[in-house]
Amino acid sequence: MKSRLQSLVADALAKLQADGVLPADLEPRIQIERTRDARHGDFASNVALTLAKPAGMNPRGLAERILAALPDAPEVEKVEIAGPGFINFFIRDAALADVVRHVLEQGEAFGRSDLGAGKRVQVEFVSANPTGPLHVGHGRGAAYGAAVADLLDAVGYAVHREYYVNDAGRQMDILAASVWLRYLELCGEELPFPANAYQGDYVWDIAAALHREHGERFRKAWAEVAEGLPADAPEGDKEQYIDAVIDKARTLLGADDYRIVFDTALNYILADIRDDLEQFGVVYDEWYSERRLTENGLVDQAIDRLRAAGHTYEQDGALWFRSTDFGDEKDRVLVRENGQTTYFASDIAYHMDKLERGFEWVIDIWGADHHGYVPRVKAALQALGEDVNRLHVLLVQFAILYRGGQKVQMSTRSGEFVTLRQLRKEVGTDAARFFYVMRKCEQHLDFDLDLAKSQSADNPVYYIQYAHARVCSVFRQLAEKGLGWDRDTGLAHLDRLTEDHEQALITRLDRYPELIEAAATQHEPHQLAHYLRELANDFHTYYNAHQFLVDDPELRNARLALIAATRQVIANGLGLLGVSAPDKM
RNA sequence: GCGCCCGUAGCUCAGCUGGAUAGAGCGUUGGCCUCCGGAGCCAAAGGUCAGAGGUUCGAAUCCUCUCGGGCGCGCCA
Repeated sequence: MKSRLQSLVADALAKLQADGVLPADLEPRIQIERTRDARHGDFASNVALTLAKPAGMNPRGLAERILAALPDAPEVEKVEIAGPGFINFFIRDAALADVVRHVLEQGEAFGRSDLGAGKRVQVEFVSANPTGPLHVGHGRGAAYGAAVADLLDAVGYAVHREYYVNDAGRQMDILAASVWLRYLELCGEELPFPANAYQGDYVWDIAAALHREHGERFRKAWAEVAEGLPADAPEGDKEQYIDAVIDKARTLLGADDYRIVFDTALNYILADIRDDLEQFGVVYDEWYSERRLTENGLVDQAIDRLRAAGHTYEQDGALWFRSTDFGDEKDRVLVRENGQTTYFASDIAYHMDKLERGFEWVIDIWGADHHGYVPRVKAALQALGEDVNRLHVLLVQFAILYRGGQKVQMSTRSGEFVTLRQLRKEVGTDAARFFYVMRKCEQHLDFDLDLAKSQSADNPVYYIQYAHARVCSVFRQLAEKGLGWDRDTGLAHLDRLTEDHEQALITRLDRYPELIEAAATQHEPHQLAHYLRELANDFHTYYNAHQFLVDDPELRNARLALIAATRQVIANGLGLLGVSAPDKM
């Protein structure tokens, strides 16, 4: 309806241009908005206000000329000029009610569009280091990323969901060393567990798996391992200590056996993460390995390209990228003094590869604590001659959990953090998925665990799901009365839906496609979450005000068509957020 | 110190990218089934849109400054 009105106004403006009322070179942007107040009609346009100046006319006068030039349209009941020069459109009820037919005909496809025209878009999200289970902080990135990806998919983009696996680097070595030491303990060695090693119980689990599969193959006497190690914290430096332990593991085990320990840990945790996310309704098209990036030579290639373009220099034995030339606040190291490439170098190579894989654009979803990282990545891409505007970085702020009105403390150090798995178990996937996307991503999220668990109207998830279940219940009731729903009769008499509550619900349904488009292109799933609450509210209000199962078959079937359409839209919307739409609760 | 994000009702947040009288939920107060699920509905009270300037027909929204809160500023990943 919106685009229909847009073209009507465009016709009118073209006519005025032809008549010389408006300058011919004007290219107006026609805004049609939904009105907030029913007295202003259904839609309003401010073109007369925005064009008044270039046209050299007063806004109301111009509005009258536009009105006169407006072509006739059957769905428009009347058009009015109001206030300073708004043009208000009143749409015929019957024309609005047509949305019910569209919803029922299109079913699950209602709200989907081909706006994206099949353009390829990549969404990379979560990408947590595989050094332990996902925690609740990752959960928000997972829920948000999945919703953004699903929304883009819904409006016609070919979405590629990707998880970047940091399977190289020091943190992974620390994990491998942690697992190996726990394994030695299982073999019967007594040893002090390093302060900087991973303390979580899952490390024991991996060590046990290693022991089951390989027996005592990797066992070394602790005395042998401990020989020549520096002091651990608190007397010594815990970083130096853990690095020394890693070196010991490498030399004592040899490269091949060390790799087995390392890969056992990596694969165990990756499998856990993958399973966790799948149960959270989040699935990926690709798990992209950082190690593979290095092995394929892409990191060296990226560095070479930067060097060849003259954007690097050597200092203090390291190779630096002059990122300050591209707006970064300081230059960054690519190759360390010890010859190892930095994480940043991998990331440049990764992003270069992303862009060169031919995506129309690439979306990174990062925790807000990484925001300082954005300028340097963009600097590198710019230096490589890539189009930086194809990279969109969305920063997700922290989620803070509350239980009983108190902040839930989390400390990764002790291994006593709240995992995503624990959260799912406590509040359920539906509530977790919904709560995570209720706020826009740059807003801090207060996650109220008690509220998420409560089965009451306070809880928006239940409120929305209840509306869906209630419609189902009405249809069950209908069957119990020995009646059926005659859809065609209903659709033929949509003009019987004249109550205010019905018109409100119809208008809400009509908004859904625009809303999906906005939520998708602006990467704001919270818009959908809010919409669904409002839709459920419209339905519950209608339910309380009117009886659906009335004697008059025309009215009854029309009302059933309306609530069936409502049920469909709720199901479609919840589906995009990864929330189920139950028939009963 | 520099950079990014945030500041709207007692609390948690929307506000359709500059539009008409700033809206929801919770909480508070008062109401509503002889009826399709009361896991629901209706009503009332509640505002210096952090503050000050500016841009214009028009600002919660855009620009500048100030104040308050969060996060980040490694040859870690």
